[in-house]
Amino acid sequence: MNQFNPEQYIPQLSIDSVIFGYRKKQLHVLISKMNFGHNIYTLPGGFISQDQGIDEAALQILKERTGLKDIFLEQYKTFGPADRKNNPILDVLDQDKPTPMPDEQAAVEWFSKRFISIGYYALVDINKVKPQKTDLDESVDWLPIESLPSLIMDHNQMVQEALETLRRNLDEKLIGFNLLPETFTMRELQELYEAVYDKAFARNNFQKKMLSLEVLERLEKKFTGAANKAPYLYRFRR
Amino acid sequence: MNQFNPEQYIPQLSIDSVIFGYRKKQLHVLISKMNFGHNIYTLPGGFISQDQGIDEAALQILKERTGLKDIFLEQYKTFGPADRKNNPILDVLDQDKPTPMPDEQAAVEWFSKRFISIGYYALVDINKVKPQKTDLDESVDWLPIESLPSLIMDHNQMVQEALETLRRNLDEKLIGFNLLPETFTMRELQELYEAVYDKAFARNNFQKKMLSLEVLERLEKKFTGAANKAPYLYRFRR
DNA sequence: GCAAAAGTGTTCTGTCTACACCCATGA
DNA sequence: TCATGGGTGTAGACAGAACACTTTTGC
Repeated sequence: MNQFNPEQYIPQLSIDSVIFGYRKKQLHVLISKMNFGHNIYTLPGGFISQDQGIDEAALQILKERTGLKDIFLEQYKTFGPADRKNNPILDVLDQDKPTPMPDEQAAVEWFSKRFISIGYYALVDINKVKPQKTDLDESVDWLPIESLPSLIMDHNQMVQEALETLRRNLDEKLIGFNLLPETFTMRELQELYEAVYDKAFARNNFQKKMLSLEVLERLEKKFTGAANKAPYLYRFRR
Repeated sequence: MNQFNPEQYIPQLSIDSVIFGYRKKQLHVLISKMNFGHNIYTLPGGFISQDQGIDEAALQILKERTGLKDIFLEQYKTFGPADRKNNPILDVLDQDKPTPMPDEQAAVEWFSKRFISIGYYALVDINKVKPQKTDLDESVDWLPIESLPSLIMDHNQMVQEALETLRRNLDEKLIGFNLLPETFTMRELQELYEAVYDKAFARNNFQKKMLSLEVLERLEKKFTGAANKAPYLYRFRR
């Protein structure tokens, strides 16, 4: 990891990403537990190199934690109240215990400032992601959005607003497919929609609506071994 | 104006506002011509005090230029490609001519950095605004959005994306009334919509749709002196 | 009375919803 | 043959578009 200084990174500005995955009929969010021996949970985030565009920086942060390169990623809002500070991290740095920071003095100076954060959200196929740690992470895990722990600063609010943005855009921009594997059944697609909107849809009408969009390609049937009609598999038509 | 330094303001971060007004059936945008003797046009912008939230800072910038306090103001996107620099301003500063900058050296250092800008857009009743200059403005004027000059950096693109956001939100959030005076006729409201979307609407259907929203209060008739039926005046029901 | 603009009503159409029915599958 | 879940059809409700008609105003 590079040093925290204004030659390397833009000061007082960070990027935090709400990375959505979908598993077991539940939306999940990738959460980092920080490597400080205290229960500090944060969104995957990072800083912006002086020679990087913000989209580029967000993409790099994502790649560091997920290993993925081609993913849906979109800026949704910038957060910057006057008192937005990293107090929990500062508290830890103040305690003179060893931390994973290479230059403690520079780190204290860096994190003692008030920060503005550009919020991004990403949609990934959870099966393709092996969460990867950086130097500052104790662990990085998928947690169900319904039962997130208390996150640092305003990160819980950032998740909430990212979810609202996702709901607004899921239909409009047909981005839901980014959360599913390559092929899926109509039921799986519907369950994803129900997880995002947290409400049920009528099965027959949902099917009609999805098919009328003409973005799905119907593949062969999927024989599950269950005692019922085998559903078709579908693929998103690029 | 305060000095340009990181104690006072957050470095490398600015706010630029697309302030929409409506006049003569055309959308207008408030544009500043900078006080440098060169034709440098910009959006009204400014920096973020260390002790100000970003919404607060945007509101203050708006108040400086328009004199208004209670206005519709919303963040819409943050712009930050790697090469986003204030080259035209730097060129002027390089020429050793007198400029309105209090501390030329500090200004050069400040503006030579790459900047990230948080974009806000605002809707105001154009009749209530007396555009006000700051130290750096030669003039501040309402220009029709259809015929803007070439603006500094990516400000033309910022206007375009603000307009797209306005179009998405005009109906959804019923914010159009912020562009009109207290009372207005149905025709005036329709002409506003037509200016924003740059397309015509059917008169009768438009009326029905607006009335069905149940946000308009019908007042007395407005006798214009013209040889036709007098239209009703309406007011937005808060 | 006439032209111009405002206000309202009617029909048609496409979309969304609710209900109903049939089909394939494995036990 | 039966239960289970998948796929499709149809009728009613509703909103938007297109067309037509009436009313008000000043000349």
